[in-house]
Amino acid sequence: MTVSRVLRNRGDVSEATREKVLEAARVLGYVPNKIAGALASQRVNLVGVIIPSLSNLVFPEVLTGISAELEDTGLQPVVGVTNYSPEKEEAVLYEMLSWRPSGVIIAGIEHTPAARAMLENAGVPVVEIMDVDGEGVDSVVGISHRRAGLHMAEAIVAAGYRKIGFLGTKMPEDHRARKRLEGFQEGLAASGLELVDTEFYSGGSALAKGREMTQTILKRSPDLDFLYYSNDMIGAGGLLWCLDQGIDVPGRLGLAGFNGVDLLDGLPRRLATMDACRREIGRKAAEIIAGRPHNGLIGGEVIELEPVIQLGDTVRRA
Amino acid sequence: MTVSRVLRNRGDVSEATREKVLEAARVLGYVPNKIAGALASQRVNLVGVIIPSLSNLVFPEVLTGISAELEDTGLQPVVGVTNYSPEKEEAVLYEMLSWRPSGVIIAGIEHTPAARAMLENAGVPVVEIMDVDGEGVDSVVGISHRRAGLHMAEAIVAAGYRKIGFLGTKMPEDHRARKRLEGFQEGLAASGLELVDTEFYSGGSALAKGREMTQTILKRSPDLDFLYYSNDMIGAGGLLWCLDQGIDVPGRLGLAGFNGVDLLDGLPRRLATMDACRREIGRKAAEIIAGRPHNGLIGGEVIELEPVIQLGDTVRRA
DNA sequence: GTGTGTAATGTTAGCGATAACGGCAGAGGG
DNA sequence: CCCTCTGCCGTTATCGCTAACATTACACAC
Repeated sequence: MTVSRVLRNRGDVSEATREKVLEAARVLGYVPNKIAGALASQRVNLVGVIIPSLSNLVFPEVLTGISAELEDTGLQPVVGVTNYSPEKEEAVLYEMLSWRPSGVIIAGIEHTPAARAMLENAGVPVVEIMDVDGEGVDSVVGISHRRAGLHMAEAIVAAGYRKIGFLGTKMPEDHRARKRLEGFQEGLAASGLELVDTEFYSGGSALAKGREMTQTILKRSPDLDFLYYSNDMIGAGGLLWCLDQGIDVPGRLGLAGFNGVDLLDGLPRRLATMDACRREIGRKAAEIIAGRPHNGLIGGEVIELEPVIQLGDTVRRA
Repeated sequence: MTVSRVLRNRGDVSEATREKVLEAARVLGYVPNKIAGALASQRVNLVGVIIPSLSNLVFPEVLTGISAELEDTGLQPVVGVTNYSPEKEEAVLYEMLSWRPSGVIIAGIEHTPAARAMLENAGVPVVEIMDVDGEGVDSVVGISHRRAGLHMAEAIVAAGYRKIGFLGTKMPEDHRARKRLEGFQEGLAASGLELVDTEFYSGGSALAKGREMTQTILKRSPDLDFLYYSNDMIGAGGLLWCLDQGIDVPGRLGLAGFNGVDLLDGLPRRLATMDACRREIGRKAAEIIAGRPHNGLIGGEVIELEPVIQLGDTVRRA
């Protein structure tokens, strides 16, 4: 018991005893068994984080935000990856909950009914991240992808573009990309416009795909004057291709992506984009989990971050 | 006990009882407590993975390999990030071991003495990854960064370049980058050459930094005819800058990076690079952990993967 | 000397599962 | 009819720790 007290810095132990305990622990190479500790104390210093992928730049960045915020709270993130599969998500969630984590951070607000039920009954704070368009289980931190798309459409139309194409991923389970597209179309519709052409891809290096798709769509619809990409990577590929071809960007053709990945600072032109507040989302989500018992938060917060349009060099200025 | 048997598919239970148990579990939303299970069975289905960073593209890729390989082994990776700090690594490792994972995968073979002691006494398979230049604790999976640097130097010299500069990160704790540089210098020395100039950076977007550094080093040493970058991202930045400047690549100036990130497929030219076998390293490491008790492996394997030089379009061909 | 308060340490009873074994019923062989 | 075997399910004792309470030691006031 005294050992337990020393190793947890809890309760009164004389300095002399404390020293002796630490010394002995060092000599023996003793590492306390958290499993037993957690079982006894009903406290687990783990936070489950469930994301669709690690290949998409965005999620490691969110993770970085989470890690940073959790840094000195004694909490530790445990990551699960779903590959955009709802069934996998359900399985991963079940697995995580069976470890009775102190909280769960999960990407998106679309889940299988079973997954949703688990989240509701988890008995710990749940934060759904990335997306606020819909009804969350507990807390939600993210941006409105619908409005992000809508605002981008407005900005593009305001800049005078009229024949607009969309290039994106062929992923029915990527609800956020879908919502951006819907919002975008809504934004166009408000000005009496609609998408002239679309092109979808799946798999492969995004940069290379961006090139290919851009070539394909422009060959099919040469009169397009703007291309909206569902992410910055394919947008960057498109931009590079256009520059190769000597296309006048943004005069003859405008381009925009989404995410605001700073990885791409340093391209010949700055691609128009919209910051998805990824790191900030991670931080805020972690903050909610970490602070919940102490700061009077009782759950159900919806924190909507406001993505900022950066027109960069690929949209005509007024 | 019968419930336990049903939920673990272990031992004999009649079909009728099994159905009843599953039904009841569903109705109650019962999620077994793995903490208690792990304590009782002394088995934990977690694998600790300790990496320096998530911002560096490379590590998410390794993680992807690990996840994929662990997919249907019932094992789950738990990620810890050290930010290249040996002390943080020690702390993260301690934290992980206190959960008694089934194995540990840790980047690098340089650790604090305490961390090394923990790894040696962990009593579970340990795989040190990325780097084979040195003495590992148990198993090691990686490439020789020293030889990677050396081979690149040989290839560059063979291509006829003579005035060679190096651009890299200012990170004393990035042992792999250091070893590549050392190997590179060794390779140059073998031909009686040495580095003409070097330039280091830290922080910021790698692409943009690559541009800056390239400009800086070429201004200072305009007669350089080759630039070796410590990673592909800054190399790509450098390449874009050179193209902007109308510099003849690879005629007047050759460029090479390291990692072989396929993210960059789609640049105007393919940067010369060397595949670091990231995903493969993840797979093999996970395979060792997953297979250990079953496949007769007893630990101590050293698996050295052979990175392949891809000369791309930024090194003169003979 | 006795009572009281405080600091330091010890005892006991779980936490929720599983390992290991025990018991019982019914089948089948002799 | 007895015995063994197998299939199924229950009992008991941990696993290594911590919460809660108990005890001891000692200082100090009266």
